[in-house]
Amino acid sequence: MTIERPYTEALERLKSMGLRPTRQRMALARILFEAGDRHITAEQLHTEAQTANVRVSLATIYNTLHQFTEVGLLNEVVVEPGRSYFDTNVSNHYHFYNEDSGELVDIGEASIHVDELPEPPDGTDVRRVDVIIRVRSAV
Amino acid sequence: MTIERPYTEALERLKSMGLRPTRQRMALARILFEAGDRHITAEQLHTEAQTANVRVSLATIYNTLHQFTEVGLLNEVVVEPGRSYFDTNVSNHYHFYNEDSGELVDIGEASIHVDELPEPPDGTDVRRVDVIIRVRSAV
DNA sequence: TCTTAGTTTGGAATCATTCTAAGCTGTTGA
DNA sequence: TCAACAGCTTAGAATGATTCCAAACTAAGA
Repeated sequence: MTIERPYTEALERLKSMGLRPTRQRMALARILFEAGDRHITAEQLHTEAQTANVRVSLATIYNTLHQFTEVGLLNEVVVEPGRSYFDTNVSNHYHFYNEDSGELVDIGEASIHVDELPEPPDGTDVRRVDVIIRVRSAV
Repeated sequence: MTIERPYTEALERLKSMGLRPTRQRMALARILFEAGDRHITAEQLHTEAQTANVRVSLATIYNTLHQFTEVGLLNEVVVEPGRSYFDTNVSNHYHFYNEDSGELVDIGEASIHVDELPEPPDGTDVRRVDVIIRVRSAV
């Protein structure tokens, strides 16, 4: 199972996609996948890396996040213009987004049903279905 | 019905929200609501305004789009970091987004079902449910 | 008409992200 | 083991959308 050894799994996945397991990518994979499911921004990851004494440039953070997303290790969740999260949970699931706090919370696939998906426009294939339930702190 | 006179309706709505019907807001409302349902970016609206010989600054375009969104005349659809559309169709509906072309297409409420919405986190109210089906041009 | 609170504006500022060109490093094959 | 090169990383500049700012303008009521 993927869940058992997410970090080792990540390395395997990198290699099989022809991505070299460099010091930076290994360190970032460790930060991203060793703590279970999480939602993180590029800026946050950069800060965490520095805290962990891993020297990585912001450019590399962005490169890595996008490469990981391409090979299916991460999911990008866009919630606001100029604010996107990377989700280490790549299973089929949805999100609550709190517009006041910026907090993003997973919704298990089981607790929501999206039925009768319409046919995509001609000449296109469905890549993903995003469901974001936008909430605000109650008054 | 709203649909019959969207422009007049918009003016009424503005007034009732305490927003003055200024030259700029009226002109932008006309551009936005007289052509039926549409998806438009700030930049596009600015260009259209200029083409129509309406002198409006970009700052005002942004102010106006956000004010209109707040009073419920527009819906903001965030599809990519740094790219958001404003939708003049504020009825309950969803979207196809073509990641290759940037095209956004409406999906009528009738042709998709989102059931069994889970309870929102404590202390929050649901504001909106966004469903974006991301597609790519088939190979 | 006068007053003033609400609006608009150009331009500067901001912010996340991407680009660039140069230097570094895994990996492969001899 | 090591040379050679494709792939990586990097600092800093560039970009692009959006927001901010302080000054000038204007709608609306007295």
